[in-house]
Amino acid sequence: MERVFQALASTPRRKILAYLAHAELSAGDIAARFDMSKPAVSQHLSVLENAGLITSEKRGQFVFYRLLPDALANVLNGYVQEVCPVSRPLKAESRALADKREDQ
Amino acid sequence: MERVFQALASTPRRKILAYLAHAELSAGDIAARFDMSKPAVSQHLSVLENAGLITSEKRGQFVFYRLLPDALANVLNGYVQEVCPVSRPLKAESRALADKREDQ
DNA sequence: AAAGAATATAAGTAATTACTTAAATAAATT
DNA sequence: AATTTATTTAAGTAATTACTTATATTCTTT
Repeated sequence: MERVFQALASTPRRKILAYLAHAELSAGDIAARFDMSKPAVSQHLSVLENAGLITSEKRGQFVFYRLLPDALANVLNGYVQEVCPVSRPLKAESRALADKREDQ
Repeated sequence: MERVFQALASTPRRKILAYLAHAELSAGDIAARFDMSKPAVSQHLSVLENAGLITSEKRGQFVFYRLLPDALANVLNGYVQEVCPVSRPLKAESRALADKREDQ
């Protein structure tokens, strides 16, 4: 959890996650969307990967990154439910909804 | 949002939020639970307050802090729904649940 | 009014983080 | 086999963050 929150505490990294929400992208595709060097983006990617939020796969010359959406949802939902009393009663019900959806 | 995620990227600050989930506490009560100086805890408290996650009220000699649970829930839920495709279909329904609950 | 208690602010330092450019590695192309 | 392309690793630096102790402020008690 520590690593997830640390990973999320950066605007460029949250932006990377938003890009990956819609599509798998190569390291270069991602770097092209930022006004910073490729090594800097590469470091952000490894922070996100070490936090378990994304995963990478090398195909030929490219390294493709994609989101691991469950990791993000689990940590954030889990945390908000632990800390916000109001959200606790919703926990069981929202999990039921999610489980139902996964079956489909 | 920037400030919220930055505030959450610290174990002592997440611990403070957890303490405040159960009760309102004075700055001293909180500081007593940590192995660090009172000014250090005071700074963590102001980071949390600037992020809009907690609020403070001076009563006599003491300053009491309490959680603003909606701020946390809104930012984290909002973010997870934006980034995690799977969670999107749940958005409307979970909001409906939350609204219903607020009416009570 | 003086002393004590609770808290915050100020100032300084150590540790961490976010970049940079340069060099290394690995795959594709000529 | 040499060159180009995609990416990462390495090394260094600037900026930020997380503490510390000392001082200031505000309230309470004597």
